[in-house]
Amino acid sequence: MTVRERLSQAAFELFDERGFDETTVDDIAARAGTGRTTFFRAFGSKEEVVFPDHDGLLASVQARLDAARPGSEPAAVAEAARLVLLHYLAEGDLARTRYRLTRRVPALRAREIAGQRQYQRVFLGFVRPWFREGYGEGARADLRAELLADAVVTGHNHVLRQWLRGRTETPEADFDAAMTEVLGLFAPASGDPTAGIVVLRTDRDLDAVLPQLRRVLAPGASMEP
Amino acid sequence: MTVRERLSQAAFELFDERGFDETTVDDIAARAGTGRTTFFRAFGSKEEVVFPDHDGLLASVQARLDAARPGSEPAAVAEAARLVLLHYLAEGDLARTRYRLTRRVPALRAREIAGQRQYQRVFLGFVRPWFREGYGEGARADLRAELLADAVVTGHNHVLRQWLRGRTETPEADFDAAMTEVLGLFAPASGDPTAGIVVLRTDRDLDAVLPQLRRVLAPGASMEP
DNA sequence: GGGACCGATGGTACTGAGTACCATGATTGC
DNA sequence: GCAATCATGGTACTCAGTACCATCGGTCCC
Repeated sequence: MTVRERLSQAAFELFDERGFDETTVDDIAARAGTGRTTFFRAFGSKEEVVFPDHDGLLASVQARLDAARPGSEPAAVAEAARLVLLHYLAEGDLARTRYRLTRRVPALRAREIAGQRQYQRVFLGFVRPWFREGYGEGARADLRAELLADAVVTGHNHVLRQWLRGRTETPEADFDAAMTEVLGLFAPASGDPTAGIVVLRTDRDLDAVLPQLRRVLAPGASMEP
Repeated sequence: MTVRERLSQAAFELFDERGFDETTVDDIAARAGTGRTTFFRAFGSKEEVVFPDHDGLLASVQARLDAARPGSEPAAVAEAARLVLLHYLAEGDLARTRYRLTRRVPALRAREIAGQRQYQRVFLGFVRPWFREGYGEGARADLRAELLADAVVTGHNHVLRQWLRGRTETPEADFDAAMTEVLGLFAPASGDPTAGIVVLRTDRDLDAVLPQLRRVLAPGASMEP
C-alpha cells in the first residue's frame, strides 16, 4: 500500500468516526504513520483527499470528447458522461461514503459542486461549436449549448444520486434513458438521425394530433425513431 | 456610513489594488479604521464580503415563489428569477467588480457556483410538485424538474453575464427572451397561455409537420397520453 | 445624579490549514 | 564505495476563523 493510499484510508476512517471538521491533518498523518508534510505532498489540501480522482476523470472526459468524430456528437456526449458514471459505480462503497460526507459538510459540498461545474464547462466547450453550426451563431445557440451542457451533468447526477441512495439497481439502464431524454430535449438538428428534434410552440387544439404525438412522446419509446 | 459599509468599501478597494489572496483581514480592518473582531462580526468570513446580499436575495426569491398561485407557475418562476437580475443591474459597477473578482479567484468562483446551486435548489423545490402533477410522479417528472430548475438559473446567468461583459444594453429584454426559451423547453402544460409548449422529436421532414403541429397543439392540454 | 444594564467594539490568545525551507536518510547510478 | 537524487519529516511562519474578556458609550430605572 502506497503512502497515498494509507493516507486516504486513514482520512476516510477518521472522517467517518469523528467527522470532517473534527479531524485535523495531523490526526490523519498520525494514523497513516507519516508526517504532516507528507500528507500535503500527497494531497494538496484536506478536501482533496475526498475527491482524489477528479482531475483525472475530467481529463478522460475531455479526451473522449476530443476523440469524437463530426456527426456523432450525441453519442460522444453520452459516452463521455458514462465514463464518469462508471467510475463511481466501480468505486462502490467509497462513492457512498463520499456522498454521505458531501451531504454533511458544506465545504465539501461546495467543492463537489464546483467540480461538477468543471464537467459542465468541458461539455460546453465541445457542444457549443456543434450548436453554432446547428442553429447558427448567436445568443440562441450559445444559450442552448449551455443548457445542454448543464442537462448532461444534471442527468448524470440524477441517475448517480438514485444509485448512491440505493434507489435503483440498474443505474446504467437509467443512465441511457436519462441521456436519451436530455439529448432529445436539446440536441440540434444534424446529420445524425437521432438528433431530429423540434421545439414547437402553439396555442391550439392538441387532441387532433395527440394520437400521432403519443407515439413519439411515449415514455421509453419516444426518443428513438 | 455604517461600519459594515466602511468595511465593504475598504475590502473592495484592497481586492482591486492587490488582489483577494494578497489582502488580509487585518488590512481590511485597518483601512476601515476598525478592529479585526469587528470585521468578523460584520461579515463572518473574508469571502462573504464579496457576496453580502446572497442570503437576502435567496430569501426574496423563495418568498416570491411561496406567494405564487396555482396555475401561474411559469410567471412565478420568471418573476422570481427576475428579482435576482434586477438586483445585479441595480448594483451596477459593484456587480462588475465582483464579476472580475470571481473570474480571478478560484475560491470566490467556487463560492459563487455554490450560491447559484442554492437558487437551483429553491426553484427545484417549487417546480417539482408542479411537475409531478403535470407529468405524474416518478423519475421522469423529477428529472425534468431538475432540468428546468437548472435551466432557469443558467438562463438568468447567461443574460447577466452578457450584461456584465458589456455585450448587451437590453438585459431585461434578453431576460424575457431567455425565460421564454427556457420555460418553453421545459414547462409542463398548465393554464398559463405562455406554457403551451411541447417538445417533439420526429425523424421526418420537419418543415412538413411544423405548420400542422403549430395549428393543433394547445395550451393547457396535457402532454400525457 | 448615580448606579445597573446592555450593545458594540477591540484586544488577546488559541486552533488549524497551508506554505517555505531545511536536514536526513534511503535509493539509485556510476 | 561515492555522489546525486528524491521522498520524507521536522520546524517555523502566515493567516483565517473562534472564543473569551475588558472597555466604553449610552440608556433605563430608581
